[in-house]
Amino acid sequence: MTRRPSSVTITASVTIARSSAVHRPSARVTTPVTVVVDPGAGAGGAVGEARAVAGRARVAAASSRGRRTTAEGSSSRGRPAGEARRGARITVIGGGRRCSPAAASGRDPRTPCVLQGPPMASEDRPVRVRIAPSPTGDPHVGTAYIALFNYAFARQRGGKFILRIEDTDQSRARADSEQMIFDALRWVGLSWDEGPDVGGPFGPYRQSERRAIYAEHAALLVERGGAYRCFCTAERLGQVRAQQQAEKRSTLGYDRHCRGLERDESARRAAAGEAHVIRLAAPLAGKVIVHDKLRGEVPFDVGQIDDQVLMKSDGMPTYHLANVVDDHLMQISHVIRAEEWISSTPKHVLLYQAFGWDAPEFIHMPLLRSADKSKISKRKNPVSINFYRDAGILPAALLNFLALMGWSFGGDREKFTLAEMIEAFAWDKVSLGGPVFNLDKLVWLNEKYIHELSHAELVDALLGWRLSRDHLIEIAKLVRERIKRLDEFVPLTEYFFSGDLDYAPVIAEMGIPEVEPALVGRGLLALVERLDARDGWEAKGLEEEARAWAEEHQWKTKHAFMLLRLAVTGRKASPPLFDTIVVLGKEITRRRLRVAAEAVAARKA
RNA sequence: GGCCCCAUAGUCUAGCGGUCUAGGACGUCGCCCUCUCACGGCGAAAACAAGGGUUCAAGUCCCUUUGGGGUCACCA
Repeated sequence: MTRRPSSVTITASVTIARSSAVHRPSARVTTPVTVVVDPGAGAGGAVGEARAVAGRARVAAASSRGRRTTAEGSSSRGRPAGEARRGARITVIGGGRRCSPAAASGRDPRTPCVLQGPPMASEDRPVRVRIAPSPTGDPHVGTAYIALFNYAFARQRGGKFILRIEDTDQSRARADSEQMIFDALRWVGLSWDEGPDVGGPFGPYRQSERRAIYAEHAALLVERGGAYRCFCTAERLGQVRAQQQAEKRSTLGYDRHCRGLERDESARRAAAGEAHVIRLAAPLAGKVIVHDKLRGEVPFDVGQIDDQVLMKSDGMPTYHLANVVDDHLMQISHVIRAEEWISSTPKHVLLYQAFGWDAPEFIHMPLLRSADKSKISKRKNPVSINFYRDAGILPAALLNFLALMGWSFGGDREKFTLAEMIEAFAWDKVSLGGPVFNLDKLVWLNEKYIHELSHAELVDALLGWRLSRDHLIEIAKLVRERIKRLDEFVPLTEYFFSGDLDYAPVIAEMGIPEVEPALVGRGLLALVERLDARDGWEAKGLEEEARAWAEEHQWKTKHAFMLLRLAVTGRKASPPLFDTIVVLGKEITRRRLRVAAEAVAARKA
């Protein structure tokens, strides 16, 4: 055997551990590191030992800016992952020079540079987190899901949980949505310390009420060269995009046509009232490193980032600007949001850079999925919190179930309270695979919760649900003329209290004469879409919608409405259809329509 | 398609190099309990995507491939 040298010096490309990544500190950045090893204590061959040391040296390299690192050779097992978790940080990325904000914001666009990832929120910084739902429809389970993790984290750390309404899209805003979001969140048991309805020191908490703030910040950016006015029309943008697609360009996006405009000219045109947007002047070359607490350093090539619109021509900010400005002004310490945001995070990092602000820590939770693994959507799954409420799910069970999506309590514990979750909460127990929202398991959990209720509590739960006095009165209005004795009430109104209906007894009659069942099924789905697009839920409007729908399909209302009646009540006779639908509520109705559509489509022609 | 993320049973997950002949749960199936149905109890089938490395040792680390997902708007 060859005599071992007294020491071995290897120079290797050592990959720097992603700083403070909770998961897999895998290689992202390669930096030459020289490791000097004393093989004295090593059990294996010197080279092998040196490699092991090099592995351990990753962390050291990360924390020492890639300078020469000496590591003691020893046979103890290095755990870079654990060490990385404990806070090794990257301060220099790769070999590029650091960017000045000016360079980053485009004054010096030709010089390649590497942007530093956002600094980590320091451990002792007060925790302030937020959820920022957009009031564009029904309260979404995804909102509750993300809210839960924000809430649990905030509570554990004694921090604040903030609710902010992101209503900058005037075209999609829905009048009743905001209140429904409040109600739904409170229903599951999450409450906020600051928000539009409770106030707070950093208000207003509705973005539509903060327009002046965004305008001011956008102007500041334009002044500094970090953003510019764009006068391109929608048509031109469309053409550019079409051409890029025709050319099969790998990177799509705005062609920066207006970026070269002279400042004076730009200002003059704006002053003259010409419609324009304000765009981010993204650096033209280099990398942006996003630091994600769960994933570590996520690199993005700046070439992939286009000059994102910051201010729309209607004077409203886009999400990107509003979210960065608000998070900074509201002193948000951790941005906990869904994974779908990860690819726009580099833009946000660029914005923080351009403003000269420290970025919060980013934590992207995995996306809730439908059974086919795609992002959960109302076409494939009930996504409204109201659905689960109306379907008889207890709020505690829903919350517990949501906690199971991507997080594990520890041990084999699956059933736990919010308080217990807060106590046990830790980011390293989050798993990154996208969890499928599985109704079966939710129902099983719900069963557990119901069985724990006392008899009196069960009754209270029922009375607070569809057996409430108010709801019964609504039903009484519909059936009083239709019963002769009290004992007829329950059998006659059973479908007001049921979940999914059994269509087997009536399936033969669920159809439209001379129309393929598959087409009828599709028609039912089309009605769901129409109903979704509506604002209110009152009989007159519903009837109008249904009539328009029947006409569109060229179905006689007689047939179309019987189809609906069967779908919604499972019966051929019911109180007036649209009044019934109103009382049934949107969630039960749309679910039944969907289930019926499936049943019908599966029917033999 | 470019970029990014992810990868243990049908599903949710445990697993942080040796304790894994891979643990728990939902669902499925069987048995028991039982006047029925449920609950409950017991049991069974069912997974480390593939291929290369690294290592004495890999589900666990690295790479590639494959697969899945997200994103590429004057939507959030």
